[in-house]
Amino acid sequence: MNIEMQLKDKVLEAVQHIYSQQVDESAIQIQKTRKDFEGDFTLVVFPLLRVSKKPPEQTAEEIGKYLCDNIHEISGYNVIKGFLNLTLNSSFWVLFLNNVAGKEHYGYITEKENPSTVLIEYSSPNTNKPLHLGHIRNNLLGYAVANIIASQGDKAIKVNLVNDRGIHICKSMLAWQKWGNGITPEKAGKKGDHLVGDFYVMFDKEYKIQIEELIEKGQTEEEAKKNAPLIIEAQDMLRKWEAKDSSTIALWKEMNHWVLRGFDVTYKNLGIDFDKVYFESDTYKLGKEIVQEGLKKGVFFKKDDGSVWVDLTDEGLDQKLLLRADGTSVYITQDIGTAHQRFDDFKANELIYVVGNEQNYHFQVLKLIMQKLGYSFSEYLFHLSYGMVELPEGKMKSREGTVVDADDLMEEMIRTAEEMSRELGKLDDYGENEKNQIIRTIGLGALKYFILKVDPKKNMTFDPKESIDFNGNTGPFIQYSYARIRSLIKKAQAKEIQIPAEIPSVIDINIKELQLIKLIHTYPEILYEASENLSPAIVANYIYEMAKEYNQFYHEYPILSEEKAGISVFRLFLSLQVGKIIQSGMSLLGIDVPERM
RNA sequence: GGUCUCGUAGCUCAGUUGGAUAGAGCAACAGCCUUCUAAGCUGUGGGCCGAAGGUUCGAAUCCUUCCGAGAUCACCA
Repeated sequence: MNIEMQLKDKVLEAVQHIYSQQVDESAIQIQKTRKDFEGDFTLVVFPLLRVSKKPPEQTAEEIGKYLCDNIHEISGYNVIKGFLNLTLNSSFWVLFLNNVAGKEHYGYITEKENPSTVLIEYSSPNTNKPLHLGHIRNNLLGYAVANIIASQGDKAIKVNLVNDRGIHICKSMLAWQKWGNGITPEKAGKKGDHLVGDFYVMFDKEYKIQIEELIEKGQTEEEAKKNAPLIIEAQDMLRKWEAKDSSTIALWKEMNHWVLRGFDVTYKNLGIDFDKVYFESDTYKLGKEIVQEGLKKGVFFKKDDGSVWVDLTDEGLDQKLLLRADGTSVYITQDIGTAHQRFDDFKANELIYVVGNEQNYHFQVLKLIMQKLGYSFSEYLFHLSYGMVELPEGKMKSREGTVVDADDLMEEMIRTAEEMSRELGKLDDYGENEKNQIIRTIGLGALKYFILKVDPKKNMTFDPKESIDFNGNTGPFIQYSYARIRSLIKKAQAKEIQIPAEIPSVIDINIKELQLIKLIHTYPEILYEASENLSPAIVANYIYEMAKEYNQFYHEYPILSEEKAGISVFRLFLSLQVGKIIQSGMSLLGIDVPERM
């Protein structure tokens, strides 16, 4: 039982004892004492005035005295207005710290009684162009959320659903056929996803020209968009694909293969992975049967032309098409199918979709449909809806060439890390291998942290010109703090100082040390909260606070050079724990920490 | 118009089921390296928490209205 629960219990007891009355547990609010006040935990007594029928100060005083007399961990208390601040004795904190040191994965729940299986779908790229900054946010979020969920004892399964079919894919294929002259990634010396992306852009450019021409000849824009020869050819190609025309399929396979190989490189560089990859070319027909069943049950209805719809006007939404008149499926049909399949395949308890907030409506509809169909799992579908990454001048637009490419960005970050290291003379006497390793860690750390520290649901701005900071609330700052700790530990080892598995409980803890220990104390709550809210940002901000606090401590107190051996060892011991948590938290975020930098 | 998000310092962001005097970083200015990594630390300035009401002992947080920004409402995915 943790100390907060223990305090709660005792307060209940105190109220019973002093005022001879029961109160609901929810009336007992124990929180961490704010930094500007003396104490470790604070009881807010306002909700208890109802039973005490006394002024706040007096109530706090009475309860404080009772607690102090009855809990040996409490060494003192003070009352300010309606706040009862309790101070715990140092041996409690030392004991706690020893406990942390003994655990391999402090903060994790390693054995959960009824672990859930949670499926996390993320990334979900189209195979017609390379990944960009928006995908980076998606990938980092999906990966980190999966880690965080797993840390809380549930089983997290990462899946990717690759959108490898459809008209947009045909556009790239058609352009390559027309203007590619048989070029391949090898011949072009280019990553396959970038090469295919070039053809997609090429298509769009030519298509625009054709539209302009048709408009000049007197067609409306709408007509022109439909009648441009290129789009007609692309649609024709899609029909051939669906009819399994062998040469179309062969080209499709080849170009998809190029793109997927390119994605693999990007994923690897980003440091993310999947347990299972689905392809839409395999799944796009799923869901039709379910829709038919729904039609029989009267959940959906058929229009005169034979198309199937769901009416969501009672829910404040519109009608939504589920099957075309020709019986082919649309996007949502497929999602109905895959959701069902996944709950089946994996015996999943929850399904989380990491998808941008532009698709909020889609997922709202999906969930409602599943509900209407009577699937009990409908309430376990979650849309982790993340905000757009915007540039200072607004949204990224491929037409205007303002898309920030994922590969370019990573490369750029690493290069910046390299420049800064050189300017600071940090890595001058490092070997080439280690140096490259470190600048990679730092560059990617800066990028990942920059994105993950922001609350997922919020839109965020990314300014490529200002680039990403390496000072302040950043990945490198945290990595640096970690490297400092590691450096201390290594120096201690060199001096043959043993850091024990436990430290004696009689020790004076100074204010900074206590601050750090208290932060360590909250780590499990932080992970729980991050998991509940599907928010890596909570972990990121916590780790930052920890690093900041540690740097202050480091600056203010000698550690290795502390004369009293006992204190020196204690500080090393504390540093070691802080380092472990930084490492642990960062790894949940998918960010590496260097041994030195 | 319907539905849904968001609005906190010049900029980028924290602020956990409502709690004490709203916090960081960047940018600006002023300090700190003969001592464990200065990618660090300390200090200064900077706020009608979009606005107004309401609920409450107590509101950046909850409710209502309004203002502002964005997304979405496709036989695209």
